[in-house]
Amino acid sequence: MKTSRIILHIDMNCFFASCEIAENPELLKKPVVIAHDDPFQRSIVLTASYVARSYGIKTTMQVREAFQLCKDIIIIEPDMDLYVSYSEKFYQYLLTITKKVEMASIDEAYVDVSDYQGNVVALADKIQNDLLKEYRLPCSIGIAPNKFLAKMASDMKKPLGITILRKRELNQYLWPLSLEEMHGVGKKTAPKLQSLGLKTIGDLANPKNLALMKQKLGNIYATSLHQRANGIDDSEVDYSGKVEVGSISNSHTFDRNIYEERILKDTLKILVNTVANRLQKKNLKAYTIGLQLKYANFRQINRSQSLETPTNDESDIYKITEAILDENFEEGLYDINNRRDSNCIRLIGVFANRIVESKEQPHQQITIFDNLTELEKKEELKKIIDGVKTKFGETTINQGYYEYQNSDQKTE
DNA sequence: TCTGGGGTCCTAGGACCC
DNA sequence: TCTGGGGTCCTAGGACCC
Repeated sequence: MKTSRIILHIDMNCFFASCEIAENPELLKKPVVIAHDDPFQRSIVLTASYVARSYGIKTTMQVREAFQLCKDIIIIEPDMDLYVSYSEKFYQYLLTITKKVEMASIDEAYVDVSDYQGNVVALADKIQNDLLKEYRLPCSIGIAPNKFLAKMASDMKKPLGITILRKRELNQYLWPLSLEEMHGVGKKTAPKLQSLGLKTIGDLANPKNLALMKQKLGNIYATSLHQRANGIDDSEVDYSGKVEVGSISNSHTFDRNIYEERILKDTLKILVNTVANRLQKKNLKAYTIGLQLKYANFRQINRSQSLETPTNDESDIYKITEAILDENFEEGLYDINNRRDSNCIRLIGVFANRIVESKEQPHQQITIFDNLTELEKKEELKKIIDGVKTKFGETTINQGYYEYQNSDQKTE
């Protein structure tokens, strides 16, 4: 016996920008862009406010490009602590409505209101108004019989929309949409499906296409897309409240490609410091520690090591990741005439996987360095790349760099 | 216009064991 | 002597999401 459910998906509109505007209401009418400050202009738009969007500015667009669309944009450095605190307020508010709340990410939640006695649309309206009045946070809400449809519905009207998606209306509202708009179809899968002549979500729902889809995507993935396109999704709203962390990582993309080992190691120390900090603060330890490298040619590798006993110790993590770096990077192996250098590093990252709660009581950890705040971390990273003495080492930039840069420019 | 940072989940292959 | 097959752990990588 299956009773039908009613699920809300609540999606904060341009959340990072909305938090900044909530803190600073005079930004309301201004084109706000959240992005990292980066003198070499590799940075991209993380979130744009609706005013900024009216100029055509979009998430993942380069900041440089955003400037061309609107020279008055206000760039704000992301403040994750602030966004986490607003996310927590959002969650606490929803708990006053019902306990059946699942935070799906920092800025979206699923709420199971199947048991609600009353008008669900009026409830959604109240939630939307309360969040706007109490916290100045705009949101869009989707109402549907399952999580997938609720998610698709909340996407249909932004900002401040409330959309009901009923199963019998799929042909009208869901199926005409381009398959690229389907949650779960990304920029790799979309072209594959299109190469089969499929264009819309309706095409994915059509049983005639399922065999083809299976050939292209594999049985499991194809079936799940087909089912959801038909409005079938039995996954439950997980309101256990457990936030089990699976992994913690920290990475840095350099503002130029790096072939100097010293710079890589100094940066590595800062990243390790951050990861160890985050683990210790949450009283967690990891069984797997790894290093991520992205070379100048965009080849990416992840190498990791599993431990018999989990750790959150800074010097342990450094030793492991340093060894991996040594195996996968050799200083001096760069070709001055080749921009697509396979031994120049664009990004370096540290990750901790298979995380468990630490059995020990939190205590003062022995750290190689003092724990850095986010701001200090940024400053240290800047110094490293500038070849200035830092807490983490003394970086020297040798002549080769300038030769490399010069040849770099000539290639264009 | 050369493409961030933090996550999740899934898969495939090799090692190892029985 | 001519070599099966299942289960599980580990590692690496791909795809997706916000």
